[in-house]
Amino acid sequence: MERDITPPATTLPADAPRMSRPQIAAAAIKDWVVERGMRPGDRLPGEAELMAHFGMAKGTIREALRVLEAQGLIRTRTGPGGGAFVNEVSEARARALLGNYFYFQEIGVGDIYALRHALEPVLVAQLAGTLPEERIVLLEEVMTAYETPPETIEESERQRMAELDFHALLASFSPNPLLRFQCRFLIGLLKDITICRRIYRRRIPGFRAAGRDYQSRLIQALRAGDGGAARAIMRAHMTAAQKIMEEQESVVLRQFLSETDAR
Amino acid sequence: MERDITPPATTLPADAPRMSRPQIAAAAIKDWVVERGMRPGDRLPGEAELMAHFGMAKGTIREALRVLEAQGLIRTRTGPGGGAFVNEVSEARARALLGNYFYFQEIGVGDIYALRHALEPVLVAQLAGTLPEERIVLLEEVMTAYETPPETIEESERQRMAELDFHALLASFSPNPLLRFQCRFLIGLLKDITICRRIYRRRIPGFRAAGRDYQSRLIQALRAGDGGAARAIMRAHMTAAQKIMEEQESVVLRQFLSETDAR
DNA sequence: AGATATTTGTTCGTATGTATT
DNA sequence: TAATACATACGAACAAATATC
Repeated sequence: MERDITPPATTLPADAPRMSRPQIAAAAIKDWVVERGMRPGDRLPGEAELMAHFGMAKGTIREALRVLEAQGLIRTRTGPGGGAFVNEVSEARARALLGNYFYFQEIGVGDIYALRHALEPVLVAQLAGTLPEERIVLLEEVMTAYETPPETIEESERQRMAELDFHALLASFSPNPLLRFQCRFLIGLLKDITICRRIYRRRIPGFRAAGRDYQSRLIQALRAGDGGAARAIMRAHMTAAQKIMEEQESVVLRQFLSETDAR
Repeated sequence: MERDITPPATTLPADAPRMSRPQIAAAAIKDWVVERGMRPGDRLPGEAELMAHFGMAKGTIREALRVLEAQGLIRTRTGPGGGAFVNEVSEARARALLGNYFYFQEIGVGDIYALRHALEPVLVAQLAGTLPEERIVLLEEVMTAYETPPETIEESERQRMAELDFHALLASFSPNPLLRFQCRFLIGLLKDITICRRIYRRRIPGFRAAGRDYQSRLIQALRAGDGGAARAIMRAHMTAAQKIMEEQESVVLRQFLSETDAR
């Protein structure tokens, strides 16, 4: 079967009215690779060949290769048999690249939870009854990280991170690459956002116990293959979590503002 | 208020065990920018200064700048007062970069619609009653593109693209950056995927009329501020569209396979 | 309009590092 | 160990773009 997606343009439409030579070279090399239907691991021509083929100097070609490398599309190795190789973009790199975009956007906790609330119930509904036992065991192992109440603030933060890991692991089991990536990206965002970090350091009575309770019931539903129940459990959990996070967001925000005002 | 998100790491964890000098420089420059809280439009030191600061040759520094440029984080201009400037990553670039990741994933029409089905009803529910009249008019203008039945296959394809534009425009009105981006990304994917292109060339009786009908009712609900109705309408439409697309996918796929078998 | 200064863009030649054989 | 093949890095020179006077 041929490729699913048409060559994703390196050349951005209105973004780049006049491209520099390295950009032209990067686009040309990319097209060249796509045309040939090259797959991850395949070797590109060496620098010398590329120089000859495109009529550009070494420096220009090297800059072009760096562009492709930054996008995660190739990797390079030195030495004999070395060179540039087609590379499958890793999930981690895709997350980092997309994170750069949202770095400049104003996103609140509510924005993230709006998507989690819409997506994660669908995720677990699809997953119910399809997970092999060893994967469910993996989930249960993550849960042991917050079996007992946290002693310190650091412990509390660690437990909250582990709770996010539970959801990330769950998402990684989805056969839908889009759903998988999107859920994991949102969770990654929660881990990175400073205001969430502050929230995770706060003590919220009953939160941990409630979290464990719903996760146990979720796993039970997943084992039983009851998609409807799994969806309902996740939906309820997301509603509750969203409410708490938004409350805490305003508390922390007020706290933060009064701190800075005092200064 | 300080930045929302912690410095997105250029340095990828396990991805890059030994970094090259340009990568080191790129990461250092990025950190330098983040530390200073520089905003889009701010100017970075010139190549000469960077060379001196990092003790690297011009070519190396330039490769580092290309890396940042490829990620959409800076843009450069020549001439006096020129140089590298912090750049807000554009939505188009973010879409292209993320598209590279999914280029290597096996995604089907069903995967995309699973997410659209989960997200777009939420989108319109949030939008209901908040859209100024001029934006609703914009939506209606897009709808004129498929007022009349298509005469040719090209016309049919154009109309289907316009119908996707309707949804993309709708999504662009969301105040939630994540929801906005995600919906628009999914729609962009539908436009790019070859199998969808094939489907869009096919004649599906009643599809256009049904689409227009639901869109009219949707706009009515949006004007009335009836979020529940808007959500229900969108949900029904997504269910129907998903069903049709998946049916057509299997038809087109069979067709394609028999064609290639014959060869 | 044109000259000039500033800054990035591109090239070439050479030397070094690194992994394979 | 040595030879080889490749990327990596440096430095100097020149070209092109663009703002300012």
